[in-house]
Amino acid sequence: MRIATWNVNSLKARLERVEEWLEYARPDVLCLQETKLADKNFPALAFSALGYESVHFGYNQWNGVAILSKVGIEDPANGFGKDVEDPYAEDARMLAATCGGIRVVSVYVPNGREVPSEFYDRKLAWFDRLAEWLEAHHGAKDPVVVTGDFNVAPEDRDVWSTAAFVGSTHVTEPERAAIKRLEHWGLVDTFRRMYDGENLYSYWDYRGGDFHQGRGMRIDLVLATEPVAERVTWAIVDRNARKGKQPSDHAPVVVDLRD
DNA sequence: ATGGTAGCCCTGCTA
Repeated sequence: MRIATWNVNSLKARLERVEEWLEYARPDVLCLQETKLADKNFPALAFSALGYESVHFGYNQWNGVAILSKVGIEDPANGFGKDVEDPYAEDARMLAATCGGIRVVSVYVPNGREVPSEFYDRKLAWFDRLAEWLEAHHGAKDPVVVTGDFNVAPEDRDVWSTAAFVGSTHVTEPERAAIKRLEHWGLVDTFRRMYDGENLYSYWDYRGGDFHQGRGMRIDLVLATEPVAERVTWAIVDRNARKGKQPSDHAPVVVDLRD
């Protein structure tokens, strides 16, 4: 089973490339972030034509998350639950569904903008709600994958230059502690377990030729509970998808599981 | 030079 995640930075602008990539990479499950669509505009038919069922959660032209699957999509659910105050309640940033026996969660963690700021505080609060939601609804022995754009580089080796990010979001101790909390609960950074090196980035700013200069960050993660993580046989960032005409600023991250 | 680009969809906001 092949699971992938991709922040597409507008599905409207990127549909052709996503279709091409699906035919090329043939994931069983693809989690999308930043579709920038309302549900009524989600191109479910285009994915259906390629053999994918899909669910989407989006209010408007900002954020928005989706899950595509060739192995079934059961019990779709979005958000943290009706009794939980979402610090980004106006946004669509979390969608779960059961695909091929795995509870798959597509997340688009708030960016945080600046440190300090109200947005940064709400990013950290959003992480707390995510951890509480996991703790309340799942156990570490359940097959769960939480994947998407976390907008955090978990370690220094996950950024091209630590000096360039002093005082910025994505690398602060509280943000990294939020990832650690998820790991402490039982999620494994599957990609990092496979590969130890640097330069394993999944995101490069559009500006300044950052991609071609190698100035990236690893912020798109595939976190999995041990029953899933132990099945991982292979993982890759498909950097070719960051090249060519009208690329997203993120590349897809792909993880293969043995049956 | 407090920069740069891309996508939202109209002009400034978000990333």
